[in-house]
Amino acid sequence: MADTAATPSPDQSDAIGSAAREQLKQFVARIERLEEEKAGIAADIKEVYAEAKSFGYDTKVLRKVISIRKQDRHEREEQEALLELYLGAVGE
Amino acid sequence: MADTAATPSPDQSDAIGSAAREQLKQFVARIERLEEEKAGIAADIKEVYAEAKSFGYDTKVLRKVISIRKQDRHEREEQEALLELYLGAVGE
Amino acid sequence: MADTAATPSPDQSDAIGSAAREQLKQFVARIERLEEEKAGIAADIKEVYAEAKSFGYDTKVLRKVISIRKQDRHEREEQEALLELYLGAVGE
Amino acid sequence: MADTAATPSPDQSDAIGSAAREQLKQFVARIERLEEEKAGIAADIKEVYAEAKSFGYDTKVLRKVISIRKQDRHEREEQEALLELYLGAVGE
DNA sequence: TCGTCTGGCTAACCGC
DNA sequence: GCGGTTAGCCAGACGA
Repeated sequence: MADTAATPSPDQSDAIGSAAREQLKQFVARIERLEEEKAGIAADIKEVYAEAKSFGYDTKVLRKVISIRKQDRHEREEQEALLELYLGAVGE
Repeated sequence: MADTAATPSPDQSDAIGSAAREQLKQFVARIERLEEEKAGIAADIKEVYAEAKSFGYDTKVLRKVISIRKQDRHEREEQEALLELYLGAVGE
Repeated sequence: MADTAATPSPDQSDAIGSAAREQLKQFVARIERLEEEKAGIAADIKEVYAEAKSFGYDTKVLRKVISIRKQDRHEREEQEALLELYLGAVGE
Repeated sequence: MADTAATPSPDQSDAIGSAAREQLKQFVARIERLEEEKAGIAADIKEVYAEAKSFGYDTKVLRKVISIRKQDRHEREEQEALLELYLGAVGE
């Protein structure tokens, strides 16, 4: 057992120090908080699609539109990055 | 065809009215906004993992912990749902 | 069209050799056979639910029970996996 | 074990009789057995795809082939059903 | 950097 | 016909 004499750690395997455990808990809490937010937003998105559907739009098509626009954006960014590269190459 | 005479629609197939197009654009904008937020949060999460890693934590284990805790929560919810079902089944 | 005169391949594009085609057919046959079995079992399951229903059980509840038990099993496995991870992390 | 002497329903909510509980357990067992088989076959299918892949086949295409053939079969069956219908209508 | 693999999303199935 | 559920697909993250 790693835990000797005076350590107060009352329970749990004390393979790691209590400070470390506290820190770990902090990390877990932060991540879970963010995951929760992310899930909330995902739910919002779902809602918007549902609303669009209730207005008679085909969600499948709508999703496709979003996806294509995202791809376009991505391409644009890549092209800009490429441009940067060129400019950098020339500049040096 | 809905599009008659005096409509100004300058380009694009006018299979749908301009009001509808406007509405559609609104939906697209809302969704893209939310997607952006979601992506931002995902990036934050990634950062937290990176930070934890820099403190010497094994991200694989950390991810597993998060995952199991999520499952636990989910399971709790399911059990409550089951209880509801039972009560409902008995009540009727 | 690639298929000219003297080739033995009687029809089809011969982009792939006949041996390969034979092999491919074998794979397709094996998969379809298994899919058939799977569908059969799915049908059996459906039947069991129907039978249970005819005995007055609420299939929705029954499904939930099955689902929760599955999750329990899964969770057990995950916890063991986590333990393994911990042990591995400590051992190194 | 909790089941002692004279109490007929020793534990659990006795909202339902022990005979019913026994029967319910049977249903659960049968379903779980079948689900297990199904999962086994699903695993087999996965293996076949993996094997095909190791022979250089594109699993995505292969899946598409399987899917199209299934649709064809389905259509055929529908047409036959339609034919039956016609024949029946004429016969009467 | 590439291959592997898990997690999220999409599409089909089933029951209501 | 719709909503819920489940299997399949895919992209993103980790390890070699």
